[in-house]
Amino acid sequence: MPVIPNDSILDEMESLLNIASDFTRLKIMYAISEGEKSVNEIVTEVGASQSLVSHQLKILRKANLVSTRREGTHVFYALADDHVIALLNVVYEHVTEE
Amino acid sequence: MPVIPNDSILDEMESLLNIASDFTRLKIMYAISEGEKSVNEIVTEVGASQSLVSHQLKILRKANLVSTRREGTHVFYALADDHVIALLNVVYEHVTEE
DNA sequence: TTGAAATATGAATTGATGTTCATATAATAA
DNA sequence: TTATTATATGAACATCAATTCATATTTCAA
Repeated sequence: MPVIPNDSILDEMESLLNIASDFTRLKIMYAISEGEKSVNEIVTEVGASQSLVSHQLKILRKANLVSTRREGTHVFYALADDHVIALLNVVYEHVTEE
Repeated sequence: MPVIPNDSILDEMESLLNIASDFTRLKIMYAISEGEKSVNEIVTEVGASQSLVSHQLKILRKANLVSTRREGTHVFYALADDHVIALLNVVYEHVTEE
């Protein structure tokens, strides 16, 4: 008996995994894993160009993986929910164990 | 204080997520999630071409996400360990909840 | 309103990858 | 050996996505 989820769920799973499977975006997610940060802070911590970070933040935003808050000229980003961290943890453990 | 893992770990995480983030490979992993199956059984259950399934199995093999056992003309594939299922579960729940 | 700082975006480029098609290899039976 | 079934593989194509560069937008202060 197949336990394969239906195609639309698999599509969503594929999308989420696709978004998570990028070096820069992984760094960004970790950078804000302990609390919100401004774009500039993220740029500094991640060590990528401002343009690249902004592009990738847009992708994370579109996927609802991060939330946004504007304060003057600064925009603060935070992880949308705990699922993201759970995902990062599972992957991290798979990679570091054994 | 940054908690970003070092680059080599992030590289491995990116690789694992990349491999998981494919429609066909997701289907294959689910198809063998309850026990080993031959390539033919996987082809039938996944509903993709034999060539495509074989190509994707090779990718899963190379990443050590599946194990292989030959029996005559048949080759049986199984998930390599429980981390894979844990990953699928986290992603599935993120997608289906709310 | 001019300027500066912070952030976002569009275009272009380059490299990676999923899929198909045709064919090759492996194993067994007749 | 020949035929048949099961599986693997190489080449070609077509699509997509990460990055860079240049520039636009937003916000506020002077």
